[in-house]
Amino acid sequence: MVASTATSAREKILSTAYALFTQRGIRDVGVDEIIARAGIAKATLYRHFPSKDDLVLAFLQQREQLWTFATVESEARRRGADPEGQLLAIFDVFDDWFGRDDFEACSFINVLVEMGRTHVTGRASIQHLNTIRSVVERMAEQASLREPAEFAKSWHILMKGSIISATEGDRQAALRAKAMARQLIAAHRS
Amino acid sequence: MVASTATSAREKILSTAYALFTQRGIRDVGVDEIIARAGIAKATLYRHFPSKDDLVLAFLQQREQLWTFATVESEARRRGADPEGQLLAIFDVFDDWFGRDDFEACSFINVLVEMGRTHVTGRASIQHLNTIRSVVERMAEQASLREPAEFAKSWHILMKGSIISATEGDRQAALRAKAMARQLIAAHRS
DNA sequence: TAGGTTAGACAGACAAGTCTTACTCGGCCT
DNA sequence: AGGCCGAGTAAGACTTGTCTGTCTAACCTA
Repeated sequence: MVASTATSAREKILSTAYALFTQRGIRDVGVDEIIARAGIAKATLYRHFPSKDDLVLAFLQQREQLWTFATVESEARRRGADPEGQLLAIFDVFDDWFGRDDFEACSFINVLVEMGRTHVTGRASIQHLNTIRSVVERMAEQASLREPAEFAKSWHILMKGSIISATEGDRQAALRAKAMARQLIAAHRS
Repeated sequence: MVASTATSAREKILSTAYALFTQRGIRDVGVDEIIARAGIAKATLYRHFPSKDDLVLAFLQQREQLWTFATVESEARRRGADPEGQLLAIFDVFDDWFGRDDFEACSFINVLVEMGRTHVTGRASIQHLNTIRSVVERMAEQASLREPAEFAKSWHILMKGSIISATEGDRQAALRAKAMARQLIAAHRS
């Protein structure tokens, strides 16, 4: 079947790019390495993704699905007993994540910093970071916190700051952020 | 005089590299662009800096002098009335900084993310970030706060998180971080 | 048969770093 | 005092390697 072959080629490319881009960034990974690892031809890659930028944009969307939604949000909601506990559980998820030896930091921050905020992929990264913030905002609403939008912006500062600290090597960054997060929740209770 | 000519050539290279690297990052700026803007010959650059990496390392040290020490620390100490006020004034300095239209974010974070934590320049960036943390730690000691080392690590999370938020476009990130910083100080008072 | 696929050559741009040639100029020697 | 030497410099060609993206030609397979 044509459709399934095409789909599986596209998925091979995307999953290979996902692994390489998350670990080593965008500029350090060339399309030649992607096609070699994916076992596909260069023409096939350029058939599915007209340019490397398009592949990066698809990668960022994949990252949003697998990381933002399927990992951070889902896991935090599962682990927390109540809405406030679900918010705090974000940093428990982070704590596990920071402890992994293949910890690769936040691809959205990475791409934003690497490509710049005016580049098409940098702008997309800002949108995906906004998605994370809006996930937090929704959880804050469910916890009946005051000013959920402002709360989410402050909360997001803790998330991003702890990720950078973890990249530097601070294995306890998530717990530190969680302690500050507790105070932030207290300050936003009705 | 030979020495002064050499010094001025080195300074021309470094100040040009400083302007370009802070604004556009490392990988996006080639040595050809640096020599063109500095008005010096390629051989002169490679006489003073054996490789581009060496130039980047010198740039990071320059950044530490001009930004970490001469801007953030000095300004915060000048603006704050007492040690606690000096700590909080860091975020006032950040607030001014985030408002500048040539805001270029933290070069140490940028280089760390761009080059990776195992690269020689990435490792140097981690050291320079540690310097910032130790500046905060010293100020926390002067403010007689409990556990100044732990305090500084948490404080640094707020600094780095607010910088990323400012990069995304949140102009009030510094004030948001300052509010959380106030709570952190309160939690660390004796 | 037609459309997707593979393998790989190729173009064009750009990177870091080396090297050659000519120039400038302070300090030293005769 | 005048001429020369050597170090630093300018300008830019050049090497080597990388990158993205295009293109050709043969090859499945529905």
